[in-house]
Amino acid sequence: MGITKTDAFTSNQNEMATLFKAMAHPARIAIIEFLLKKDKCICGDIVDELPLAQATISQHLKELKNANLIKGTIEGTAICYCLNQDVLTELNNKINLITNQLITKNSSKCC
Amino acid sequence: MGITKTDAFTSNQNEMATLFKAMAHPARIAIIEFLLKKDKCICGDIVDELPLAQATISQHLKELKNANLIKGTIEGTAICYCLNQDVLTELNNKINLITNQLITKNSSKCC
DNA sequence: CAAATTAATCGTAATATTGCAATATATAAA
DNA sequence: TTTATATATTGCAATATTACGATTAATTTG
Repeated sequence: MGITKTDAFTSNQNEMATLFKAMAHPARIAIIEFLLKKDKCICGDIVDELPLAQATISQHLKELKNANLIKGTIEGTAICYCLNQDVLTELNNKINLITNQLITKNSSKCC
Repeated sequence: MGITKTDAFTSNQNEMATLFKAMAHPARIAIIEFLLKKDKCICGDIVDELPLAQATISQHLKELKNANLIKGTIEGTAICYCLNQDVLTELNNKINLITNQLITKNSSKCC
């Protein structure tokens, strides 16, 4: 096998998993943090910043873009990347939901 | 190749990636949501709840446990699982940090 | 147009993940 | 002690991910 049984789960569960997967690599966290710091987004700069080959960075950017966590617009020869605030906020809300529920029903510590 | 260059990144980046990876599967999201709902944690019930084989569920539980997202205590023949509030809260805080920063410097929408 | 710049894509190797049947382990009940 | 119950582990096949060199594509500059 080796293929996730997507049909077996709700679309919300699949969406969350997709977002988490997109962020499940230190390089992609580093890219997100870099975009957060620079907020105006340059692309080749990421290659200078991280010790990974250009092809590898490009691949990571593609995954972040597929998950809609970043946006990219052509700007001459370069491509300007930046964070997608909406999707990041949405993910944040989803996690808040879980954590808040947990804290609310704090009582039940079985372990 | 095929191996993540962990050394190249900060421990915070690696920790975040590890937590995200643990949550990067719909079955594991479903397990977390189930534990949230039932709050007292039964293990075989997850096997009844999800359309996955017992071995597969066990593997997913192992990954969640490795990431410290859940705790398990032996209770007779069964093992009682529950969410680890501390680690989930920590993850939540980390995401809040990113989102808050983004919202604060809202000005810079390059795309 | 030719050369330079920037980023994406292709091909490939190494490794990781997903899922399950079968088996092993550990405890409880008869 | 045997049997039942509950979970973990092993082994395996299918697929996905990570990383990079080489190449391609697109745009800008000379």
